[in-house]
Amino acid sequence: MNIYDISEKAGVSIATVSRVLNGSSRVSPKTRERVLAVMAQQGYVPNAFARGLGLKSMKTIGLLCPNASDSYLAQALSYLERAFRGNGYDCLLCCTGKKLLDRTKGVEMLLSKHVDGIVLMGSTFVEEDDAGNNYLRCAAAQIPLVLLNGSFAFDNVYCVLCDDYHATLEATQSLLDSGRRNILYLYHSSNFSGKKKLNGYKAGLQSRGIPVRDELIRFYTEDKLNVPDVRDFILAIDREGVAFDAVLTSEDVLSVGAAKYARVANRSVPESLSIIGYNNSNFCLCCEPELTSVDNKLESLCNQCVSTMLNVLAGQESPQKSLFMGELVKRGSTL
Amino acid sequence: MNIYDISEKAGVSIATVSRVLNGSSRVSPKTRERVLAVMAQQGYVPNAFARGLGLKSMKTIGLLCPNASDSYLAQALSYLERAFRGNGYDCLLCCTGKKLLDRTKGVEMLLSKHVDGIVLMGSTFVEEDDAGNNYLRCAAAQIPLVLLNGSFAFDNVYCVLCDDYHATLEATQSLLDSGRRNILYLYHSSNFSGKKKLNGYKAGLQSRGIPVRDELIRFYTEDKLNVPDVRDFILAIDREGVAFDAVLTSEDVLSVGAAKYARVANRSVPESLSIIGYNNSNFCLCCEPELTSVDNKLESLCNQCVSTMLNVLAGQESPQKSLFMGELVKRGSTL
DNA sequence: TTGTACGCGTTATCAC
DNA sequence: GTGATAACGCGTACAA
Repeated sequence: MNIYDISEKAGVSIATVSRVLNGSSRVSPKTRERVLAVMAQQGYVPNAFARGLGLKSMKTIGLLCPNASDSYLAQALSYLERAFRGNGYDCLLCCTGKKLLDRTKGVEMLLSKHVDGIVLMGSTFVEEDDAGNNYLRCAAAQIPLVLLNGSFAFDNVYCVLCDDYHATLEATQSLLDSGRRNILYLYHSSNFSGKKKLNGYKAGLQSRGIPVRDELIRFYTEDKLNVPDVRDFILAIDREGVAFDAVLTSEDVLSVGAAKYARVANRSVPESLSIIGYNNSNFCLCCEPELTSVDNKLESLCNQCVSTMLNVLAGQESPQKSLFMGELVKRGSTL
Repeated sequence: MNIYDISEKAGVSIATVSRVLNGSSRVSPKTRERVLAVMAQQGYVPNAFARGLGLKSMKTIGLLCPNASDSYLAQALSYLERAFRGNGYDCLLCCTGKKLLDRTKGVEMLLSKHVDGIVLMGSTFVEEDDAGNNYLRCAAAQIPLVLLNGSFAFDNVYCVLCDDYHATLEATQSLLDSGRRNILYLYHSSNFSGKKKLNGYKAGLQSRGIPVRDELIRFYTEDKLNVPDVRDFILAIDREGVAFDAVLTSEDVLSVGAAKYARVANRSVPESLSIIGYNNSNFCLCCEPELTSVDNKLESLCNQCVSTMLNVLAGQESPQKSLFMGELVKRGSTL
């Protein structure tokens, strides 16, 4: 069933069928109805490839994701896909891991499939060494890029992010104001977002006149986040003789590890140890007591990504940068 | 840059360029080299739409998923995407929720985009009322379908699943053999997989001569799995006066809720209450003690889905049904 | 071994 | 309003 068959059965030319199909131009109601009837009867569906060939678009968005099994990114994936689908776009998923070469290949693949735009999920996509970001510039020369939780100033690149700096700053202040003095800061990645959070922690301390101490800032190096390993990691810090009365982390799973540490070390939460996580994920509710965490408004971020992308594709001006505020959700793991 | 430009610059016809591109036919080494050089120099990438139009394929697989933010499905998504990409296929993601109408629309969308095949993730896609499965039969008439954790006997439909029945049966026996007598069975969905598990539970009891008691079989009706709500749900059962010394669940998150219940009800795990979950997910490691759970071999299942699909697309015979064995992973929540 | 010409199914641009 | 017809870029019989 192609457009010729329909045109023949309806006794019109393919041009008319095409017009009916695309709603637009002036077609007489009678003709339109006749054509629609034939299409319905024959169960006609226009060929997406041919359409793509002519329009240079198949209404598809590329979703570049370091790891779809990460609970935070999976949630983002879900929000993005739903919003795009609701606006007539389908999503081509491309999980690349974190290596630059793989990310570059992923982008090339999406470009070769002529997606209309790409959403890059997470702050891992922007390299510290700016020469490594040429793959982004190349891509942006062809189609719009939207970065979720990433920052990269370039034409045709749009950034949507949460103010991790202030969110972490406030979380730190909240701990200090509840009487804590030795806040262990645990983080897992030193990308753009990771740096913002770390700086927020430091600024929070300084805002209350508390000195920043390197031995309280710890980088969890393992690539995979595993709760028991995190627990042991913190236990080791404890055994070094480093004293801390609070743990602030860049990610909820790290905080779950902290909660496990507390149990093993026989420290009560929050009396002897306060814990604050980041992302406000399901994991917060699994702990006893439940974890205080920073909600970084993922759903709003994702919706903004989608509307920004749609705007750009529609040729309208859009903000190069959209910044949301995080919010500290207090639960049982803090005083 | 299209094939004509390349052919002109290389001083050959487009047919020759096409041959070089597709590796196949006999082209003289000299010509091949010349063409390749021009292509490399011009950074030529063949147009995927035009290619799709001719080949009736863009090497794309549709992934139909009720919910990408579910940790189990997110993990599956990750495995599937990786394996397909490794074999030259990209994945079009379509999250549909659980409603039949939306699932049907999702399948239609994927068909309209001419994906080469569809993987249906989870057992929600097969309707109890068989008339509701016509959308599957229609789809299978066009392209191969692979069901992950689902069962549906039809031509061009392939099923890959874990033997949930036996896994649950063994989990039940394991609880009984450790001295438990009153096993609360908690489940969340009554689809194909859900029924198999429930039957496994019943068979496990019967195999040890223990009567099946309806008051110990509870369906958690809330659509969203929320740990505190599950905790309260179990607490309510307790307060009804129903006594149980073990909880077996169809899903880890339900077991996390059980662990929370135990804490609130002041019951020690595993001394006073044994808990076994299902899926062996990250959530098991978040609890204290860690949860015993059934590993249903998700990675193997996903790899089998992919290889089955690739086989079918290559025109080779493939098993209509691939069955894997689950495995009970014992941790601190059982004796 | 290489080249010509047509088909793939649409959309868009003209004429009428 | 409607109908021819030219792109769109590639694959592939068929011819040379």
